[in-house]
Amino acid sequence: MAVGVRRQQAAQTEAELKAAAVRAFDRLGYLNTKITDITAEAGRATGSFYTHFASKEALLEALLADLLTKGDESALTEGHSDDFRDRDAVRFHVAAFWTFYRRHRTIMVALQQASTVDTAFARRSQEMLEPDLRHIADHLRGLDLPGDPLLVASIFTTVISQTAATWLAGNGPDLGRELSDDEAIETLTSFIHAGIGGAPDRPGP
Amino acid sequence: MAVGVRRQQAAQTEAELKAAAVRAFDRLGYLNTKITDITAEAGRATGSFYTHFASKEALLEALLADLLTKGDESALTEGHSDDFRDRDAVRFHVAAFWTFYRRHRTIMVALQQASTVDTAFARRSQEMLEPDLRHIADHLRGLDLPGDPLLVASIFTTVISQTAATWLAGNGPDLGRELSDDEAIETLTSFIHAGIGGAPDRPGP
DNA sequence: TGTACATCAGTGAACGCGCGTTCACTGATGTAC
DNA sequence: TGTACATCAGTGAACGCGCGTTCACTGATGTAC
Repeated sequence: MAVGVRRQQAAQTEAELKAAAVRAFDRLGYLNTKITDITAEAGRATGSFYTHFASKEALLEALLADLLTKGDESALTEGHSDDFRDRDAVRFHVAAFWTFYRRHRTIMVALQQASTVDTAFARRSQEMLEPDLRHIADHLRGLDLPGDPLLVASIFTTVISQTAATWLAGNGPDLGRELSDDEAIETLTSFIHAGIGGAPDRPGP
Repeated sequence: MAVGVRRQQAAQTEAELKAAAVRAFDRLGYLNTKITDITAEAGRATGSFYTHFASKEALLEALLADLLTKGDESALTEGHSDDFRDRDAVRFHVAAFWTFYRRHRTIMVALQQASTVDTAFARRSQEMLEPDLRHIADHLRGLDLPGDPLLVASIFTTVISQTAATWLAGNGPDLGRELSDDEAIETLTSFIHAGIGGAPDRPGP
C-alpha cells in the first residue's frame, strides 16, 4: 500500500484552500469573501470546500489554530526582561507584537471582522487574549501606574494592536512619507513607556 | 391649506425609522440588521423604508449627518486650553471624546462596522476625521514628543476611541467591579499626558 | 364652501438575485482474496 | 501479481432560503375651479 497518497493529496488540497482563503481575505476582506471566491482562487470546484471545512468561520478558526500552533512567536515571553520600568523591556514587547501583526495581518484583520459580526467569535477571541493581558498586568504592578493594572494593560495592548491595524492596512493619515517599522516601534515604545509611568528620568523625592 | 400635514407626517415617519434603526443596530449590530428588522421595530411596512432611504448605508449616513449637524459637541474645541503640556487640557479632550462616544455609542460602532465592509465608507470616515487629527497634531508641536506629531496624534485618538469602544461595549477584561467614566477618563488622561511627553515633573537641564 | 381630480406617503405581497449547501456522479486510490 | 469490489476526494449543476427591492394598490391630503 502506498503511504496514504489519498490522505496526502487531501491534506495538500486543504492547505491550498487555506492559502487561497488568505489571499481572498486579503483582496476582498473576510466578510466580503464568498465560499466560491475561495474555491475559485484555489482553482477547485465549489463543493470541494465542504470536504474540508464546515463553514467560512470554521476555516478561519483553523487558520487561527495554525497560527497558535506554529506559535514560535510565543517566544514573546522568553529571553527578555519583564520589568517595564526598563524601556528595553517595553520595546521588546512592542516589537514582538508589531512583527507578529505584520506577519499575520490578514488573519488578524479577519478575526476582528468576524468578531464584529459573530458574538461567539468575539467572546472566544477575548478569552484567548485575557491570559496575556493578566500576564502583562502582573508585570505592571511594580510601577507608578496611572490606574488599575488591568485597565492599563488593556490600554497597553489596545494601542499597539490598533496602531498596527491602522497603519499596516494603509488607513493612517498621510505623513507625506513611508512609516517604517522601526519608527512606529520606537514611537509606540516611548509613548507607552512614559504612559505607564516607567520614565527613568523622573526626579527622586 | 393645512401647513403641510403630509410633510410633517412623513418627517415624523422618517424620524421614527431612524430611531428604530438605532435600536435595531444596538440589539443586533449594524451588519446583522436587515431592512425588515428596522421597519418591524418601527411598526411599519417593509416598503415604507424606501420612501425615505435608498439603502441601509444611506440611513447610516443620515444618522451621521444628524450627529454632525447637532454638533453642539464641536464645543470640543472651545472654551478650554489647547496646551497639552497642561494636564487639564488633555483631560478636557479625553472627557469630551469619552462623553461623545458614550452618547453616540451605537452610531459610532455602526460606523466602524460599515467601514470594515465598505471601502468607500472607510475612506469617507477617515477624511472626516483627518482635520481633527491635524488640529491635534498642531497643538502637539510644542511638546517633547516621542515621534512624528501626526503619528502621535493618531495614537492619541486611537487609544481613546478604542478604549471607549472596548469598555462601553462591555468587551473589556473583568475588573471585578464597574469601570466608572471618571476612572476611565482619569487613567486615559494620565497615560496620554505622560505618553506625549507633557509630564510637568520632568527634571530641568 | 363644495366638488372633482391629482399627488403622495404608506402598504404588503411578489419577484428575483446571490450565495450557501447538497448530492448524484466520476475516477483514482485502497483493500480483499 | 491480478482481479473484483469498496472507499473517498473532488466535481459542478441544481436546489432553496434569505433578503433587498419593486410595484400595483389604498386612502388621506393637497390643489383647481
